[in-house]
Amino acid sequence: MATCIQEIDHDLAFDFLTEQETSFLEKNKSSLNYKKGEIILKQGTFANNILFVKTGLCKIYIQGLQKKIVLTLKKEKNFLGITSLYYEKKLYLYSASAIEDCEIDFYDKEAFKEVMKKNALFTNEIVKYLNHNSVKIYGRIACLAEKNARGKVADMLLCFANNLFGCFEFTIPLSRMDLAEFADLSMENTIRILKEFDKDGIITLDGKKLSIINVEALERISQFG
Amino acid sequence: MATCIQEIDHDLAFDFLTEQETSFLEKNKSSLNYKKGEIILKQGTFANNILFVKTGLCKIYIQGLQKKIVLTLKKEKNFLGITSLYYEKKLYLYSASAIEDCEIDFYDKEAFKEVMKKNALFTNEIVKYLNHNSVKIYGRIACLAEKNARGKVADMLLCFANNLFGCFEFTIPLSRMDLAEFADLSMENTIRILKEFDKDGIITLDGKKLSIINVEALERISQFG
DNA sequence: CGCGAGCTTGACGTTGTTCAACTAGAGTGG
DNA sequence: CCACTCTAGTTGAACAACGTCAAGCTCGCG
Repeated sequence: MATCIQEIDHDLAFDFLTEQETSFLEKNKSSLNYKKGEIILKQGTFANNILFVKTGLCKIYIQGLQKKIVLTLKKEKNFLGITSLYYEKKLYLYSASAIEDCEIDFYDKEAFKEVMKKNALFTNEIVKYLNHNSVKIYGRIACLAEKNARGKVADMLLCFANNLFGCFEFTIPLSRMDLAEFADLSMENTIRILKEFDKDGIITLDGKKLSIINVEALERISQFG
Repeated sequence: MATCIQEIDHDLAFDFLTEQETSFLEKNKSSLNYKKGEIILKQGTFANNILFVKTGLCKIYIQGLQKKIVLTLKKEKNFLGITSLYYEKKLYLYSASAIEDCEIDFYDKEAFKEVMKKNALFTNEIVKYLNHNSVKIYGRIACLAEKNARGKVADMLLCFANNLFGCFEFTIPLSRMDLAEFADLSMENTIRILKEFDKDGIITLDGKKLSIINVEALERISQFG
């Protein structure tokens, strides 16, 4: 149930466009580069664009009254801000920042909508995307509401391994504070649990270099604490 | 931020259908009645239908490994199961049960999809629905992740008042256990907090009869615990 | 009258947060 | 090259919030 990161390519939607529609969207597009740490999208600002992550990795989060809640991490070939397409208040519902350098396409929202109103197959792909999003979100809620601290940390590590790197040895792209936010825990507790996993021989952790030694144990902990 | 219940009418989508499409969907529809407490949809079963709540009130929840997480309550004129439209596994992602007697329309999924592929305006309305859903879900996550027990209970009561009844005096349609599930708390704690609100003169509660006396206080508690 | 389900209350234990002190490494200026 | 400062990471101890357990209550119903 490591269900926190978008792992499906959504550029497929563009294949359903006619040449004319493609060039229409191209005309209403601008591309921007973001450095690690920069804010791409700020929750509460006017939603004038649909964003598409061309390359890089970014963090999607909602800024609550007292704390930040990380919804998901998004890899390349994913949309951003589609949720604001028809939302009456016309504001972005979440913030996004670059975890690694990102290349982002900004589509004009009205142009995007116009294409959607004419091309049902394209719109269908957007529906698919939104559905996929919902699936992830449901998993995320279950994770936040149900798991204890050990479970959350284990789940997060598995998520990195399975969805982000595709292997069990990698360099964590986040600070300890970011990890804590992602797991929805205090930083101190997150660190303690990581050390514990290390001591128990489930992982080895040296700074940001992580190796998962015992996947089965992690999966067990993720499920049952 | 009482953000837990669907309050928008979504039957509008049907207005965008042609006569032919309407009768096509009618032919692929069946209506069923559910008594209070009955299960309408079971998470993990094959998703062959798109459901539409014609009348009544129902509870949407995901069954985690150890506990039940209530996503939202849905009133009449809301879709159910749309999230499973294009989900590769073709299973319902959540369960639904009737809180009050319900009348539900079951549309054949493939017929529904067929119409969606042809009618971009109809599909657009579905996108709106999905977006509205996402907005609610984000609010729900923020609520679960950020609020303390008192805040959760306060938020729940405000949610009933604002989104469900439209007034500050009503009969709660749920058992204490259901309330606890909805607030994501233990039943004992939920009861204790309700009593506390009563004692402090913020509400009066007699069995299931509730009056909200001090809305401002509740809102403050909902935000800051 | 007795039974059972739903509800309520108190005592207690666990989990995770908070606070405060301390360490290590990176960057800066003398 | 060495203080210095600043930030990120780490550790321990005290504390608060919730959940769990167990007992008792209430009310409707047979």
